[in-house]
Amino acid sequence: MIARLSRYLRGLEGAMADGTQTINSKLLGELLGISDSQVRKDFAMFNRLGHPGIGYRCEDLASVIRETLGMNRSWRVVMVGCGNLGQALIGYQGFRQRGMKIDTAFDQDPQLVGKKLGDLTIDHFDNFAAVVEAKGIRLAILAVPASIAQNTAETMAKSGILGILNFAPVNLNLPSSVSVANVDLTIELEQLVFAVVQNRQLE
Amino acid sequence: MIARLSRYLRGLEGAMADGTQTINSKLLGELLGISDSQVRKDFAMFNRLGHPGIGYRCEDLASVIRETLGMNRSWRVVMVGCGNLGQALIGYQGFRQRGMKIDTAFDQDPQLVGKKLGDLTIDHFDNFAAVVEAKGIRLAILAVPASIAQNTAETMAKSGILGILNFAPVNLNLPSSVSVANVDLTIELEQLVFAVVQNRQLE
DNA sequence: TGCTGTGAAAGACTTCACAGCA
DNA sequence: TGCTGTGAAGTCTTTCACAGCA
Repeated sequence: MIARLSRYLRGLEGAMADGTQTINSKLLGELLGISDSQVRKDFAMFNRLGHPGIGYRCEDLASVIRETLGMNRSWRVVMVGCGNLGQALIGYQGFRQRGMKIDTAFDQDPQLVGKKLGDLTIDHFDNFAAVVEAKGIRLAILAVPASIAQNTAETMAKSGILGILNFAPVNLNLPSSVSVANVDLTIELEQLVFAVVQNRQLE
Repeated sequence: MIARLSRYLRGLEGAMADGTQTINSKLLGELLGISDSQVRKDFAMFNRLGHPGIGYRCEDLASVIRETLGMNRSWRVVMVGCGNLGQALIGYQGFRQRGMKIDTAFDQDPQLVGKKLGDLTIDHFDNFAAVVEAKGIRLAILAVPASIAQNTAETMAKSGILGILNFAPVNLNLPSSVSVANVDLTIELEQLVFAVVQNRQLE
């Protein structure tokens, strides 16, 4: 359900960019491909935000969703692992646009340490604890090989990281004080293959 | 539910690499952080694959999961959009390891067309239909800016693409014959922020 | 004995349908 | 009239608990 909040926000921002000031549950539902009653049920948590006969004021709705998600402030993030994927994510504009600033990047490969990526210079992972603690950073993106992901994540957790966006295809085992969100690209592709195969069998 | 099948496969492959030959529902559940009864219910679709008192033969289980997902053959994929993210995905080893070969890459930016990325050379998107139809390719990864994603996807659908792994932060509207799997990195990060904020409030 | 497979119970999520406000 | 907010119904998912096979 919380997963949809982000999507509403994305839809809303699109509509607002086109000059929309007010939106109703039917429209917003169509934007995300879900039912209007679902939208209204979701927004029941924001008590009585909607206006009968009119809908929701986009500004108000966006603002209350941002607050719920914790996105009403900007978050600094560190990148751990600067291979192919890590470097691309550092360059990815989407994060910056949503108030997520990649503050520092780490790797343990001496070949990479010192390399400049935009306005960032890759630091050695040995300095991780010191830097993260000094800066009070709570979020990290983990893009290291699967084989070292668990170990790396444990070190990160010990340095005060509270949230890890994990791109390594392993299930991280960490204290419950650390939240993990997994992005496994091969899983997504497999889901897609399954959907395609199913879809064709209907023909 | 199908989403878990990929994860079982990942867990199984890990266990098999360590020499495990047989596994039970409890162990497999722990590997993915779910209950044993959930595992058994999921595997009910493979009628009577398990051996009471013993568990499941890893080889058999992996093989039947692969077949269900449609991963018992290799799939060729094309990349559309070779910016930062697209280039990183082309270099990403994970796809190749799971039988997904990126066959061709397209972009419409003349600056990028002709550029070599590993053993691939970026082709102009104008050639998309011709190449894809000639090769009979069914899967594509879409990593173009949000503003042109819908249009690009429509062109792709017309050329016979049946599955799109979409990295653009928009909800694609396509004929039901085309399956779409969305990966929105900013949504994942927002979910993570929400989880972190919640988690801290419990303290 | 140690496990699977599975009905039945519980729980979570979604849709329906409509009273009521602007 | 055109919309929201929300109980009630319906559906889909997960867990429980245990019979039965190796």
